[in-house]
This record gives sequence, C-alpha cells and structure tokens, in this order.
Amino acid sequence: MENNMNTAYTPGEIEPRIRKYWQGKFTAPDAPAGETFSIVMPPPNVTGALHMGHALDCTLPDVLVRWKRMEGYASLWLPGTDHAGIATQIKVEEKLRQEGLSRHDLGREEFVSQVWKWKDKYHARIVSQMEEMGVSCDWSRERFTLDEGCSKAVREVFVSLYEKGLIYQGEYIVNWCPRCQTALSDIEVEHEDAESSLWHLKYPLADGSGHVVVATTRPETMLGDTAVAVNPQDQRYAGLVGKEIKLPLTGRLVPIIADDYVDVEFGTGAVKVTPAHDPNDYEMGLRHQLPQVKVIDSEGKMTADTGKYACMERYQCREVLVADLEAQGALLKTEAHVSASGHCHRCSTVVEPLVSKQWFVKMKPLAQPAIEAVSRGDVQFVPRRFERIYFNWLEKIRDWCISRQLWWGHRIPAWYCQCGETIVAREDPSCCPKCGGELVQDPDVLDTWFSSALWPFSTMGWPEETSDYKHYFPTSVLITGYDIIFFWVARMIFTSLEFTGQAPFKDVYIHGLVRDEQGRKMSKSLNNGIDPLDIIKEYGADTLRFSLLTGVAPGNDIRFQQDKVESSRNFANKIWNAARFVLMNLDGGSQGPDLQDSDIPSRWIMEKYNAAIIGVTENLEKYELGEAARTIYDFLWNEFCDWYIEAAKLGLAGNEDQRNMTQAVLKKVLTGSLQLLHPIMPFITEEIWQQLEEGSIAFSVWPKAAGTFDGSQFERVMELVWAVRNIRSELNINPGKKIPAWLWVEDDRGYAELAPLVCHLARASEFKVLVQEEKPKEAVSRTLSFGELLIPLKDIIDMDQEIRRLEKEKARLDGEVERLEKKLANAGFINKAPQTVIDSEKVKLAEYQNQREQVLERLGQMKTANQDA
RNA sequence: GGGGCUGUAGCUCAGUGGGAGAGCGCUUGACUCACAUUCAAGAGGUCGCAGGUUCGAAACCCGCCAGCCCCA
Repeated sequence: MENNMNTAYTPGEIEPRIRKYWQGKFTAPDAPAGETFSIVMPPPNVTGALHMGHALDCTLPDVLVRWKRMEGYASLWLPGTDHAGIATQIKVEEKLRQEGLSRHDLGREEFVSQVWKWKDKYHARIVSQMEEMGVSCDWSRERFTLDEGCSKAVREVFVSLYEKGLIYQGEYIVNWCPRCQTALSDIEVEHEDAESSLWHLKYPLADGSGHVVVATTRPETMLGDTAVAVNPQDQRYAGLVGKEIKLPLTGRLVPIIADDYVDVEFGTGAVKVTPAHDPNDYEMGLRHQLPQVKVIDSEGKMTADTGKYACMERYQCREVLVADLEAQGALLKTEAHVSASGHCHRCSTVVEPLVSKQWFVKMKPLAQPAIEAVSRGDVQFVPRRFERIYFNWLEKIRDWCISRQLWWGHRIPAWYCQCGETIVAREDPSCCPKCGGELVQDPDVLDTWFSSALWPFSTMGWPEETSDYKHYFPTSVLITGYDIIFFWVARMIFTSLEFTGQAPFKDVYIHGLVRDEQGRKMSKSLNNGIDPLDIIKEYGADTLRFSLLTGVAPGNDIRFQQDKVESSRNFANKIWNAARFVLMNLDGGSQGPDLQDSDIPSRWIMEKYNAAIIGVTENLEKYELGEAARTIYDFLWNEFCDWYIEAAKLGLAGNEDQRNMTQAVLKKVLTGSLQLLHPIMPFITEEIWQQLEEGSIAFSVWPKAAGTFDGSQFERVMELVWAVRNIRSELNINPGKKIPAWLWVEDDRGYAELAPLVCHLARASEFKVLVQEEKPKEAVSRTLSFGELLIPLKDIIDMDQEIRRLEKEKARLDGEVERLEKKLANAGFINKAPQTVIDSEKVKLAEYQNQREQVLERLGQMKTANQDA
C-alpha cells in the first residue's frame, strides 16, 4: 500500500482538511429510528473568546457523543451561545466609553442594535473556535438564548409562572450593583473578606440616663438607623429594651428592640439597625415594623436628605462622618476587623443592599420537586457528592430576583397602565383591557439565567411539541463545571420539572476547573490564562483534548501543564508512526486468515486488544474518561507498539502465510484501536482510518471484544526478553552484541518454538532449551516464573557481583514466601476469603517457592565455582 | 458559623477491599531500517498522623494535622 506519511505527525496540515470533511456530517436524524443520545452544550457567553474551561466543556461531551454515535445511537449534540446580559452589556458599554459615549446617548434601540453587532462578531469567533476543537455538533440545530424560539419559551414560562402566582413583583431589599446599575440575584454576589474596622459608637439614651455602645462595620448607614437591637437573652441590656436612643448627628429618636438575630458575642452585643441598607436589618425591620430610611442611592451616593452628607460617595461619607462622630465624642474606639462584603461577580464593585421594586420567582414550591427528583434518582450526579451541594442550596433557598435594569436581554412581558393595572401577557397588548388607556412596558429585562434555565427544552422547540422535543428530550447527560450547579443545573431541573413534567437530563457529569501550572484559577487579572487556540496551533486539537483528559477524575480540578501537553503530543506522534509502519507493510494481503489460529504474538495482542475494548468501553460507561484515555494509551504504546509491532517484524519477514496473518492482525488491531481512540483524538484517527478503510471513522461501528485468545506463551517470551535485557544492562553488554540465551525448565512445553522470537526481541545469538539438564556453572542467570534463564558467557561474568545479586534476590523471595505462608496459615483468611483469592495466593506461593529454590541452588553452585576458581 | 474537597514517587496526578501505578523529571546505555516527539535498563514511596471495622485497608468509619473551595 502506498503512503506518503511524514515521519512526524503534523496536525496543522491535517486538522483543517478533516474539519472540512466533517462539515455537515453530524446532523442528527429528524426521525430517529433506534435509541437516541442527546446532549445540549453549555452555551458559552458571546462576550469574548473561548478559554480552557470551554475547551473542557467541548471535549468531554464530544468524547461521549462520538462514542455513542459509534455505538449506533441516533446522537444529537446541540450547540449554542448565551446572550450573557450583564457581561455583554458591560463590554459594549466599555467600547462606547472609549468613544466618549454612554448607552443613554444612543438610546435603547440603537444601543441594543450595537450589542447585536457585537454578538454577531463574537459568536462567529466562538463558533470557529469550537470547530477547531473538533466538536461533532449538529450546527443545523444551533441556538442562541435570544433567538425567536428561545424567547418564546421564556415568554411562556414567565407568563405561566405569573399566572400560577409563582412570579410576583414587590418592593424588597435586593443586591444592587452601583456600577452596573442593576439588581442582582443572591448568587451573583461574591463574598470577600477584607481588612476593615469595627467602629464602636456611643448612642445616648433619649432620657439622658446613659448610653449604649453599638459596634458597626458600616458607620455611614447610621443616618438611616431606625432602631438599636440587642439579644433578648442578653442580661446586660435587659432593662433598656423599650427605651429610646437619640442618634448622634441627626438627633433622631429610635427604639431599642430585642431580637434573636443579634449575636451576643459580636462587638458589644448591641447593633444599630438600618432596614433600608442591610438584608438582615431589613428582616428585623419587618419583624418590628420599623420604618425604612433610605440614605444611599442607586449610584452609591448619599441621598439628598442626608444634610451635609448629601451626594457624597458612600466611602467618602464614611470618612467624613467618622471624623464628625469623633469630634462629638461619639466614637469610642476603632478596632481592626476582617469583614466580608458582597461584590458584583461581573464587575467586582461592592454591592449595595437597596430596597427596590423587582420581579421575583417564588422558590419554595419549585425547589421541592427538584430536591425530590434528585433524591429519587431521576437525575444522577456524577460524582455523587455534588448531590449534597445541590440539596444544601435548594433546601435553604430564597426567592429569586429575576429583573435586571439592563437593556440587553429578554424584556419583561409586563405592561403598566396609568389606571394602575398591570398586564402580563403572552402577546403584546395594545391598550389597557380595563380602561383602554395607553400602556408602558416594563423597562427591565430578565436575568440571563432565567433563559438558560430553559435551555434543554427551549432549544428543542418547546413550547411546541416538535419532533426534536419528542425524540431528543429529555437529554441523556449534562456536562458542566461545579461552579454553576446553582446558577444553572438546579434551575434547569426545577423549570424542566415544572414545565415538561420531566427532569431535563438523566445524568449530570460535573467536572472541575482548569487551573494553571501552579494550581491557581486562570483569570484575566493574574494574566495566567492559556489560550486553547495557541495550544491547538502548536500541538493540534487532539493533543489539547488528550492532555485535558489524562489524569482527570470526575469533579476534580485539572492543572494545565506544559509537560502533559508535550507527552500527549508525543503520543499522537507515536500513533502516527505506528500507523506508518502498518501501512508500509500492508501490501494488499491483509484479508482473511482465522485469527483464532494465529501465531504466538498475535494470540497475545488479540487477548490484550479485547481487554482494551472492554476497558475503554466500561470506563466510558462510568464517565471515567481519564481512565478510558489511559487504557487506550497504555494498550497502544506499551503493548501494541513496544511488543507487538516489534514481534510482527519477524512475522512480516516470514513465509507468505505468516506474512498474511501478521498483516491481518496488524490491520485489525490498529483500526480497532483507532476506533477506541477516536472519541478522544478525532482528527488523527480519522486521518489514518481513511488510509485503511472506506468512509469516516466517526460513523464506523464501535469495536466489540470477540473470541478468546491465550497469550501466555508470548508472556513467557516477554519474561525471557526482560531477563536478557536486564543482564545486558547490568553487565554493560552493548545492545548490538548478540549473546546466547538458554532456558532451563523442569518440563518442556514446546519452548523451542519461542526461539525465533527470543532471538529477535532479545538479540540473542541462540536459544537453547535445557530440560532438567545440568546447568552451566559459568553463566549469569535470572529466575523466571516458569524456569531459569542462563547466559553462558565466561568472559563477562563477575562472580562476586552475581552472588551479591542472587543473595538480594533470595532475600526478596524469602519475604514474599513468608508473607504468603503467613497469609495462608491464617484460619480467618482460609475460612472467609473467597476461594478464587485463596487459590491465586496458593499459586503465587508455589511460584515464589520454586523461584527461591532455583536461586538457592544457583547460589550454591556459584559459591562452589568461586572457591574452585 | 454551616457544607464540601484534597493529602499516594522529586513535580503533577490516577488508583473501583485481595501483589503500590502513570506522565514528566532523575541515573545509565543506544541515532537498532515506524517513531530520538524514540528505544532499553534502573533508582526513587512508614499511601498526612493516630485509632477502628475486616481474614485482609492507600481505599470503608471516627478523630486529629495541613492545604483549598463553596455557602452565610
């Protein structure tokens, strides 16, 4: 067979061609006949470029879907992207700022159209990057969270939840980002510890009978205090509850209240209560009917009615106000204190809790079925431990704030009339149904995760009963990182249960984060991110995929190391060269002989090949993708390349029958191994496959283990070869020099037939079998599991060295024998261990005893010889 | 404060109750006609510590130590 393969694998030349070849081939059937397998892609944000996390999110599902496709499932991998409300809006606003503009200068319509342009640009870039990864997506079904179908699903879900009373509008305290000018949900706030102060303030009692000291981390909010609270159990303040405080600076009168929330241990045990600017105080305020005094506005500045502090930025106000308190003698002390503050997870600005009118999803009724679905096992987390994290969150969930004061996103389908009527409708209303008056639509948009929550079914055409929805929903498995279990996984589960009556997927495979070489999170601020495209450019997509998979265990973080990339690249090169070898040696005659009746190395490699098929398949079934990768790696490199190909050189050089048979085995094992590897390294396997077979490997039939093969004879060859090589190396015999190798055995099992293989693989000049004959005195030896290897070379033997080695060997064998004898003498072991384990331990013991006898005998012989000399 | 993860060779990490593994690094030797992105031989580990369950624990349970993460 002709081939013009380079000696080194060059992915840069091959991958683009294969990518083009695959175009349009992964379209899932509209009316699948058999079983289906479906995955929806976690949609990347259209904000920028793909990073390593996305590379992992592309690789893991692609491995599964390619494998399932080869197993014959009608397979759909549905790709798409996410409009990413805040993130994208921030990017476009930044761009505008550079031109000296704000979104308000453009107006809503024009701004949104600019974001669409941004989206188009980055969407194209992301899609091409995903294709570089080798994803086998069905691009004909690609979706975007803001496209017509997804938007229709969003509208239906919103209206329906509103009608069921599960969406409501209300004035509550929410997390507000003064930078992004929008409300955030609880999980969009990241708590960070920072060194700050605890200010101890002296609050005088209104009746002049003394004072209370309150400790606070936010003195500026005292302008909005409406109470001082203590714990009802706290004896120190027992007599004061019900009295009034005259606030410093403003002189306002506020009550002292008792509430369980107050921690006796914290500060002085007395806290100021600011219901308008702290979520806990807000709750306390409701319990005690306290007024809410708003002193900070949506931009993080003090409100107009804060007197001299009006319009000051909140932190500037803090400084001025603390100085004022100090001047009045109201500041008792300032203590160093580490306190956590909430930050906007998109822009890191410190979040300001503010009371405002927002839309919420009532969570308790939705969370319960979601908890039950997972505890029933309708949805299974892999690994299981993430179920606890999921339960933990849902069990103490609070209502979900879903309105965002942004322009980029799904507009809330609510309209207001001057008559006070609110209309929430599936179709845009033209006028107020009550008074006929003009309507104004709610200016806000929905949290991006509201639409992401519908992704597994909105992408399938829901709320229409489409063919895709019927065939491919629920999906088979969701693959995503543990960082978005709350944001995404949980929300998909409860919306899906509520609207489709089914869990959106059967399994959830949770992976870890890709970290840098030092184990740090890859981030822009550290500038330690590695661009997957750079790796692809230099090493190829297969290499990137393989290095992301090796050594990965479900749920665990991955360190991205250059070393790992290089060793993966070497593996690709190894496969490439193995294929070159096979192709060079297949001259058409690769058909037909009965493999069952093949030669010694072929029986062995077929046995190992079957084991590899089973190993890879079982690991994929368990989502142990790293183990699957390791299994095929070990088989191809250590068994197929290191042993079989070397042994096959002999067969290829033999007579026509031998040659045909060897070619048939080489071809079968290579093509089958390529198939096992294809889900992991799609490009190189496709390229080589097409030089061996018709059609695409991506649509070939996944290998099945067939036949039973006995490789034990070749394992004896391997033992002999290792022993010879070891002796060579220890005695510094040049690898090129041929030396005689004799095998001594108790009883012959046709070992003479090993001669050509041993001579070839161990570079032996001759291979002689001694059956119970006297052993040559002047020889180096090695004990084998089935006999003894002897190298009869007078001139190269260092008798003392050999005696030392044998004594070491004896000590080792003594240890093994002792260990096993003890084990087998243990009544508990004999009575309770399974018979198979006992039998195998007995066999081991016999083997070690036998080897020890050989060593002892040899030792005696050597010592006598040494004395004679 | 609540929940969780990790601790195995110099480094990074697999390990699924029954002989401690891989990659990289290290030492030694070899450009052997598929591959020096290679081949061969080797060194290197009280599996964090202490208990328990078990005939048997790196693995299962409890406690401690160290590091990390999430939630509040």
